[in-house]
Amino acid sequence: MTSVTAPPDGMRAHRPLRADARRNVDRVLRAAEEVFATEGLAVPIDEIARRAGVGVGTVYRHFPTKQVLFHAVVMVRLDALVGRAKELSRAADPGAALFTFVSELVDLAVQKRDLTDEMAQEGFEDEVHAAVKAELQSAFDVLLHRAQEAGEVRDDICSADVTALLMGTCMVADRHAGREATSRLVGVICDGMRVQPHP
Amino acid sequence: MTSVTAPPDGMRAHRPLRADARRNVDRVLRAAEEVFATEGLAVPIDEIARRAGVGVGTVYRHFPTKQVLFHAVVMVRLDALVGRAKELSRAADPGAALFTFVSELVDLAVQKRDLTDEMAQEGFEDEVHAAVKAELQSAFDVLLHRAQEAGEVRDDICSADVTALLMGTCMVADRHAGREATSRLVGVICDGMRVQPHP
DNA sequence: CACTATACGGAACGAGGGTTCCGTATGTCG
DNA sequence: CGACATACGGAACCCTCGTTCCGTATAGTG
Repeated sequence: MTSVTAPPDGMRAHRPLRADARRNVDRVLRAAEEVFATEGLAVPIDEIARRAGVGVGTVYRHFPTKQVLFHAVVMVRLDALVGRAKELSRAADPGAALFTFVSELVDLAVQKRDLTDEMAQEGFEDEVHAAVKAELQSAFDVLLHRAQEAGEVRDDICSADVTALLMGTCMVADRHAGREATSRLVGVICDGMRVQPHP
Repeated sequence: MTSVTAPPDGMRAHRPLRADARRNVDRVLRAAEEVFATEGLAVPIDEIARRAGVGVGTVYRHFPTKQVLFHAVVMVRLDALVGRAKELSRAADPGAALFTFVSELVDLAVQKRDLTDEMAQEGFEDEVHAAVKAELQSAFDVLLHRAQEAGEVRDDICSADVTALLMGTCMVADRHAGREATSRLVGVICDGMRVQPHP
């Protein structure tokens, strides 16, 4: 039954959330942000609810699925990365710009494990999510192409290759604790991407 | 109760398996080999039993744990790798030897997913297993050190670094179908490991 | 062929984790 | 202050998967 004053069926705008609800959404997001960062997607929803000081039911009221909550958290990070990539694609030295981005990405992924899980994940895309990933992809493409045109990166690799190398490094980076070790790995990969002296 | 002819308690040698048992051990191993290769450790035991044409109980009679079965399968592959590493460590060109090994390892890991899962796994070691891994580790160390002494590989990386890079590549290689793409990845990593022109 | 130690199959159990349900509590509005 | 829509908590449900148990079947032996 629809009340006489209700907006047209199926497209009524949500009325503002009740105060406690708004507070809880916030708590859940905060907790999820923290926990996904340190544990990755593997953390149980119950743990997030517990840390948020909230019941599981409440989490599910606001985020219909674990994936949705996860995406909500990761999206923020992806957006920041898109921004950074665009910023760097205006830098003077295209080679350095690419390598900087790569290095920062890996560092970030070590601190925010969810990023790695996100990269590893295939499918599961709603429109918004797919859009952000596409945007990141193309911002990254620009970075790579500029570096290649500047003759700083070999031409025989595509952005999927670099993405794959990065994914691999991220997956491995957190287990092999140590900022030093990780930066050595990134160093090897970046050097490998440079134009080689005698092919 | 021990029979009068039984060997001393607690260390009696198993008498030969019944014919059907021997046949089933074999079937299980074959099925596990196949399935672990294509699906990795993630495959359920039930699936292995089904493919072997056997009940789960039978699998567990011969392999007390999924891990044990997994190790039984992977050990064969690790042994082969140890052999190959030792063989290559006698090769004329130490750089080429290392790169050949790396490339073959990744190729193998793409075809036998269990290898990647094995590398990623930490702990879970019985003695035999730990011994084989240590042997592989040290055979690989030799390969790396020889390449470094020959001035073909940079000195500022250790075998843990290389192992990590390989793990990452293996983890990523099977998703990004394509022998070509994979060999490009390996190419980048190997080039990155070479002594760099102007550090 | 009969007898028994071995082995077999697969139902059942337990743990982990995502999702749902519903009785209760509480913000909001008249 | 009531009334009621909205929200809450967390027990319960379901599904997957490793592992165990036990009644039944059969290889090996005299």
